[in-house]
Amino acid sequence: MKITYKGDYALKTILDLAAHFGNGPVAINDLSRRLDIPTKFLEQILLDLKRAHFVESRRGKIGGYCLSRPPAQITLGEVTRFINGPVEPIACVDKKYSGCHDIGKCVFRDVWAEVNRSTARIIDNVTFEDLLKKSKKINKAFTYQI
Amino acid sequence: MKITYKGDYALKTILDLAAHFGNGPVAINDLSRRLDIPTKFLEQILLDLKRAHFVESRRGKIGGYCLSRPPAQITLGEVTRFINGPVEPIACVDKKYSGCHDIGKCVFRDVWAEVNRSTARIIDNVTFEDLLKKSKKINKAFTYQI
DNA sequence: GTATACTCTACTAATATAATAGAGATTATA
DNA sequence: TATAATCTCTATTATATTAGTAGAGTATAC
Ligand code: FES
Ligand code: FES
Repeated sequence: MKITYKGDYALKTILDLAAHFGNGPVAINDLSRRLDIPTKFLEQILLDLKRAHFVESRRGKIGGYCLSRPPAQITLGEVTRFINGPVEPIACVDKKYSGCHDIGKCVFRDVWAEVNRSTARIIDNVTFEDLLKKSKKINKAFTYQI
Repeated sequence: MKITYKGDYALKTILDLAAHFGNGPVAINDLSRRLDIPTKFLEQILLDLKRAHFVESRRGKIGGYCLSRPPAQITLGEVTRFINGPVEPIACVDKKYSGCHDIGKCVFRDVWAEVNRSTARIIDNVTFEDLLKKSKKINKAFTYQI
């Protein structure tokens, strides 16, 4: 698994929308400014996320984006896979891969499959509600420090 | 972690050299043919592996490559990291990453760090002796089937 | 001295990544 | 209804990475 800028941006965006869940749409410009993501790049990412039904949009004056589902029903794994593709380190874990003559005799495949499982176990069990709670806790701690 | 063709080839090459450990050098051409790796590409990979002291070489008529250390002392993790870089899914786990304003408040970083640890736990505990044993067992099983 | 095999540097084609550009469509509201 | 705000869509671009290829050079056994 490799998280690209696009993937990183998508996750931060979903988290921000999670924080505003239930409070009406959030404009791309607000997200872009708050998260420090190039506006035009974020536009594309949000369109992708919309096509995958992670978010919904509204056009016009009070337009913007909001989550399609409550934060508790969106996992880190889902979003990551959607933007950055499969979690496994090499394609042969899932499907055929021309790299190996005889996939049945390959001793590496099992190891990669184990990496796949162990990664999936982590990222598929973190919801955006979990992340939101954690985020609130951290920000509270910072407030107390000041 | 993402295993490229180069990484995949390197691992297969080390495994083949492990199988011939103690029996003198193996020529690039033999490796190339047996493992179905483009010869000139393999040349480069072997030079890389030599510079990292995974393998040693011998030139001339009975030249070729052999492992610098016994298979039990080379892990899958070492070779993978050398060819395909760090295991973590995003650079910020290790060092600074411009993606996040405030790395101290980032809620994703811990998750990526956990993915890093869990992956490392797997690949750093597999040696090429382990892989070799497994390979021999599989080939035996195939022989019995026939 | 020559065949065999490793060594080294440079080049290339294809793909992915991280944007940027600009015209178009929708909607609240004055 | 005009218009400002906002999302929508298609292209284009610069850079980096990947997966090779090419070819001249060096060492060694016989
Ligand atoms: S089948 Fe995937 S590395 Fe061998
Ligand atoms: S610090 Fe790495 S994703 Fe936030």
